[in-house]
Amino acid sequence: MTRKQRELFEREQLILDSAQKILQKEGMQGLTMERIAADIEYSKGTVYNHFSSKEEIISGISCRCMSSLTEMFGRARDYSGSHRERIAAIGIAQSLYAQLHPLETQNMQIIKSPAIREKVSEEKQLRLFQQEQNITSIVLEIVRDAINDNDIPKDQPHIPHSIMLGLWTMGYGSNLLSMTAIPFEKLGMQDPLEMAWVNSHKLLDSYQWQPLSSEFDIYELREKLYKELFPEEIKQLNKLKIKI
Amino acid sequence: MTRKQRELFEREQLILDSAQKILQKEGMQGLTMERIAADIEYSKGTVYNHFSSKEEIISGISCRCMSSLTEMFGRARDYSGSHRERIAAIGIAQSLYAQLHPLETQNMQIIKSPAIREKVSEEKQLRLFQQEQNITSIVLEIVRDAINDNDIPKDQPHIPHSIMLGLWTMGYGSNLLSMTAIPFEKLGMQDPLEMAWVNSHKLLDSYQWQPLSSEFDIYELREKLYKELFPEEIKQLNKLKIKI
DNA sequence: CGTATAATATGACGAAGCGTCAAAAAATGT
DNA sequence: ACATTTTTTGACGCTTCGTCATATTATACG
Repeated sequence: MTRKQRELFEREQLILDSAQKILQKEGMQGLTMERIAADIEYSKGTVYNHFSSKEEIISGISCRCMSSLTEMFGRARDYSGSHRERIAAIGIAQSLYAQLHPLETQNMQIIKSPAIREKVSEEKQLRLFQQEQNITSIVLEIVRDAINDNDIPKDQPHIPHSIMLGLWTMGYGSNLLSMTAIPFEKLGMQDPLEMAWVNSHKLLDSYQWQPLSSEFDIYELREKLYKELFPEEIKQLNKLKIKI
Repeated sequence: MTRKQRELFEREQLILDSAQKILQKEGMQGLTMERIAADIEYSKGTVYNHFSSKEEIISGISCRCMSSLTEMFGRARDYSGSHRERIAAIGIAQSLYAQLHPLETQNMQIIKSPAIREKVSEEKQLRLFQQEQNITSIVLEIVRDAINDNDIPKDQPHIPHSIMLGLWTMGYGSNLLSMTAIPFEKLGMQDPLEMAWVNSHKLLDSYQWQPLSSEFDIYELREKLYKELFPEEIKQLNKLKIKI
């Protein structure tokens, strides 16, 4: 049974690889079941044996993406610096991922909408839910560590969920806004991603998460975290920027 | 000529009304050109004479929605309270609108994505851009007033755009997250919209926007603004909640 | 008023994608 | 070698999109 299952799993990955490649090259509307079938040199029916709709494929891709995002978040969690540095690293991970994989980031957004999700099988939905939980639990872990070590005063209500949601919504909103067709420069604004870095720290300051940003240079910190935690990602990002 | 133009304009509105109605009842996938044509009792070709694609219709709806959002923002701007109260009212407007018109809010998000926007005519894109500008300029106006009246210290960089973007991204992210299929309660969290209210004030506090939230009760303020600025919306929202 | 011309509306049509399913092919068991 | 199960295939029906030649209606003018 194991070989069968392995073969099945491998082709599933093959399909997702192909789908991601097509998505990369030709965008969402270029992604069709027949296009995938042609690419992996199987027939459409075979693809449908694995994924019963386009939505399921998107969900599959998103699940893998959330895994790699989780891996990056894990690096942040395991960082040996202060808790404030660790939570900052989460923000950086989120932003880097969005820059490196804009389409996949959009997918992860799309798959969250009820209209799409209701077309996805129970089993795949459960997987997505677990991935979401993994991600949030890493963030919560850091916040809790900070509270336990008295980096955040305990007298405030709702913590740690409110901090987590604050960072999440701001990061999420920034990622999405920065991918839109809105010409921020024309409107006299900086890139939302850049602003998110500043505003996240403002938010953390407001929760009195020590050390406050007045006590260090947030840009120096960013450079440090780039170098120590995400050197590969930065390299890729530079390549990508040169291409464009 | 004016009568012709008026007729044209009126039918355009008729189409958009119908599209919005269908969207309300049957969701995005129920919205087809033929469905609209049947509804307004014209043929498909006629609909295409007005809007050359579904995307253009979504864009048209979004444009009107942004108008009504602008109107609500305008009420916030014209409020006679402190600048901090006025900016808080903006947040309430944004959140109320999202709750009253979830589908339309999603549309306004969808229309921001480049893939969709490139299918929209230059002319309509310009309109969207102007609407976006209207909205942001209201927020900026309030921030500038606050700076001029020394409610916000002037020693910080990037202001007022960074405040505006901070609130925007957080509100935007919360709205979107709250509409997803993510079961926040299961994850032990409150509704993102509720958290956005708290976190927005945290952010404003961090910019030292006077009076700080420690000097007043943000929930009392919310009730006050509900009553004084958005009574109609609250009434509708209650109706909507009873229905569900 | 009638006719010519312009403007507008129509729905049949081809193209493309989705998802299904009976039949063919391959794999497995005996 | 043959029977049975599993997997693969691509033709098919269905839906929607967007187009366009034709039909209809409105407008201008003698």
